[in-house]
Amino acid sequence: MELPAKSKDKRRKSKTGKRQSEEEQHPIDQEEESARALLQMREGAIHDSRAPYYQDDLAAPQQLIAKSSSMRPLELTNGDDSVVRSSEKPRNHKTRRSKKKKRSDPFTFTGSEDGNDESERYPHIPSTPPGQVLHSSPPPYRPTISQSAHTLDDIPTDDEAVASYMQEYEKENESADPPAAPEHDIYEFSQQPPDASDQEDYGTAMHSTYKLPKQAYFPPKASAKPKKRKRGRVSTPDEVDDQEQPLANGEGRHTLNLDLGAINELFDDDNWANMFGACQDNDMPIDPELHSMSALPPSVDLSQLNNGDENAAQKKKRNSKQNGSAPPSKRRRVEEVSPASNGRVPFYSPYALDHDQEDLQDRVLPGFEDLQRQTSPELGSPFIEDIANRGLEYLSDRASPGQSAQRKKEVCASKANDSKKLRAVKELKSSPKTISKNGGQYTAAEAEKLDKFRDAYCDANSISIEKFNSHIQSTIRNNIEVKAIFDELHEVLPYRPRMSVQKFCRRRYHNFPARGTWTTEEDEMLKKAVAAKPNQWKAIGEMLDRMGEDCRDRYRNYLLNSENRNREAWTNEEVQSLCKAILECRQAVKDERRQVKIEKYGEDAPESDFDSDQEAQDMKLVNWQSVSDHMGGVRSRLQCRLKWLQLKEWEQKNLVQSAIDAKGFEGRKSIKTKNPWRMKRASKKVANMRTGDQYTLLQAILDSSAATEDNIPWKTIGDVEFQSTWNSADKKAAWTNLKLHVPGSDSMDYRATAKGLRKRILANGRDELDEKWDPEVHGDVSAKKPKRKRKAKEMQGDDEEEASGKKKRAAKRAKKLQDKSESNKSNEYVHDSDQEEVADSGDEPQDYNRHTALPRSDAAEANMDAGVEGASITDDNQDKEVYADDSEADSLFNEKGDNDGDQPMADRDVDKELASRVHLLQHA
DNA sequence: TCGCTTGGTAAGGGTAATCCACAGAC
DNA sequence: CGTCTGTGGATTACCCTTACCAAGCG
Repeated sequence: MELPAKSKDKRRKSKTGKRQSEEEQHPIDQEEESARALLQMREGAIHDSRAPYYQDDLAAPQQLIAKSSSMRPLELTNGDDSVVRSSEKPRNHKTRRSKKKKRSDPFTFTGSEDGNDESERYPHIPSTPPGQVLHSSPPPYRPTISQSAHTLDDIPTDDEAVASYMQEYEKENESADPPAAPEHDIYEFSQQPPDASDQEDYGTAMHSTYKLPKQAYFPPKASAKPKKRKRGRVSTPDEVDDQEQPLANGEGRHTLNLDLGAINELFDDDNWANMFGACQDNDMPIDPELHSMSALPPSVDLSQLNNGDENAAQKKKRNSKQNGSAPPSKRRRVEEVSPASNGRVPFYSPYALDHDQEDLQDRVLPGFEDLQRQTSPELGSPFIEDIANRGLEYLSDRASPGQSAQRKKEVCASKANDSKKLRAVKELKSSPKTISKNGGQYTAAEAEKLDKFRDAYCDANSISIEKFNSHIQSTIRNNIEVKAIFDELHEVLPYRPRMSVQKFCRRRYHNFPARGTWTTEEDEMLKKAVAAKPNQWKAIGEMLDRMGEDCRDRYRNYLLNSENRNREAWTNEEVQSLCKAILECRQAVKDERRQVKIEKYGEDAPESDFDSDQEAQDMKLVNWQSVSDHMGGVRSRLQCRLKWLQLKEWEQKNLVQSAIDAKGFEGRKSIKTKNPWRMKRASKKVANMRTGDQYTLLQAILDSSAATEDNIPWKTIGDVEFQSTWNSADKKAAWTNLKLHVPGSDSMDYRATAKGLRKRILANGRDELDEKWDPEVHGDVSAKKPKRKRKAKEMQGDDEEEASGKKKRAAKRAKKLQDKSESNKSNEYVHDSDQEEVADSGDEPQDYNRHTALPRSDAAEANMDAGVEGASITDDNQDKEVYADDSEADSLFNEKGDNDGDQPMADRDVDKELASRVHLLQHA
């Protein structure tokens, strides 16, 4: 399997806010989509007979519903009770809704107004025609404020515009709470909440070894009265009912209804590569959307396939989105909540002196920080610095109140001048860093603002930074001073949620002696602390004098299951396990929801629930820690998540590649480029490999369990001693040489080849398994050059000055011919470079190739055939085991490998073989 | 007393920085 | 053929938001 290398740019791009934004704006379940696509691919390529099964899945047959209607299938748990069940946690027994609001309308691909068109994610795939809706659910509510779509051009450049701009936002903010998006969670907003008995039973009824995410839609906790909604508009019963409407014509169905049998069947085949290879089949019987994604149109612009650039329209849309984040209602905040202004603060506020409202406008100019991130190298650093500096001007203004007005005029003028630059910025590729509507990563400028406030505050109140930090870390409620500090801090970044600022400051301003790298001792202490106070991260942090959050992260990302953690390349089995766990996790979510609905509506719960958008969105909620747990902890949550993203990307690239292949794209790069000289050098070196080394290599290759030959971790296979003798190139070259014994090995599974070779070694060179290259005895296999020089010097005699290069070459050729002759006599095959080594290495045994069971020596095969060594092998139990494991390899190997013929290599055309080998090496 | 707001804490999802191995260029 | 350097995968440390709950306030 040749998996396309991931573009770093694209990877980085995908890792940034863009991806987050895309996923939120395109809540189509990408994982679900990928899983389905993988399923489809396998079905199409391998298990065609399962097509009807898929149809059944899509149709959500009644029997499946009936099956799901029971408690969580026990077969999902595998009897593993060690995993923490979220349903056992009382605190989670409430409805969640926050993320659901953000993920709206997962299946509408109409070219979203927020700029996250599907074509942005898949530039090679045309957008769904406008208006084409692939589902029957109502379109999502889009708050008015998010429709503002302010672009950089919208940012005012003079005072009046600023005032107007802010008034506009104040107006929006002052309006009644915007109607909430139609909530999908019918339990929270239903006029008839589940009765208490249902809820009481819930805790024990919901059992899943998957720790569901918080957004896993637990039913409401038992309560005497329905939970009152805090903010926003309560969905009306009609709206709720709308969510329950069945999908028309089955369109928009994207849930994957798999039972475990299907999952197991899905991953029965260990040839993962076929799964991806099948991506090239454009005739997969998949639903319209997936089908459209898999079929590349003839007019695809290949130039777009390999770069992550967005077209201008997309950039514009995204810029609009970035600048459309809700600005604050600054004046109101200042007037209403500033403790400094109402005299409640018993201490001095650095802002209380001179910050007027106009000044505040400068401070919080919406989107201003974004401008700093939307610069590019094309603009040059001066502009960037200018923007960055201006972002902090309000502070300097405050320090010099007398100059404020003048400075402000200058600022406005500067802004006006910059408007042209801003337009230019808009056209350039913007940084993926954005501040989302709810905040996002804090910028350096924002941090600096807060730092300056801290410094000013400490100066004004004559307190130390440590004292300030202790105030920040204080969790005592109703501490007026602390509260006032946070009020002031919030005024520095009033467009950020107050709690967000508070949490950011708690992370930034602290007196903990250490953050960062953890020592082994600290890890041990952390383990003990966690054992003593599980899940009490604040207390644990106090014990270790570190931030509780850091302790939590260190534990979950590093220490948890560290004894089982595999940090090597993913094996085929692990990948299968990952996919299975993800699908099971989603199924668990679905079952959970189904059970909840049955509890509410009874067994007659509408089937349409399974088809709703919400259901599909739930499938996106994969708890990666649970996935990791179900893999036995051999991979961390981050490893699982990253691998899944990688698999999806590979899958997507394969789809692209298939289209490229279909068009005969000549520019396609060769599957693998080698460094010929490096491999040639390694090839020389591995000529000294003994039978034991070869056997070790083959065993190490098989032990690697790499999914494909390309995935073999050449550097790390073998034990330490083996690695010290043979580097990665050596091992790869040796493997390439060994494969030459198996005609047609290029089209075979590498494992079958390796097993066949291993068997042949056992049969042919069993007594030589202990023979390994010992650098101390045989010399350094790689240190040949000095010897060669020494020999050449000796050959030339004392009169070095007369030894011309011509004579040297002649002597070398003569020696070479002589060696070749000797080599032929010994019936051993050695290519020219090998002969060179042999000839030059006086301390090496001249018959070293006789120590290899697989020197491409047909004579050896002849010996084996004659029963010289192979006869007694079958008596060995160990070998029986090997043979039992290798039955398939045997058949493949013997069928092809035995056709080498019995003619000794000495009688063959060595040059021809050499040329063939070089060709193979260079094109391997 | 009650409804609402605010704030603390844990949990979950996510990413930038960094390391490391590999491979191509010179 | 040794060295430099770019690239991509994987890990680590850190970040931010959300959910839940409890205290406080009017």
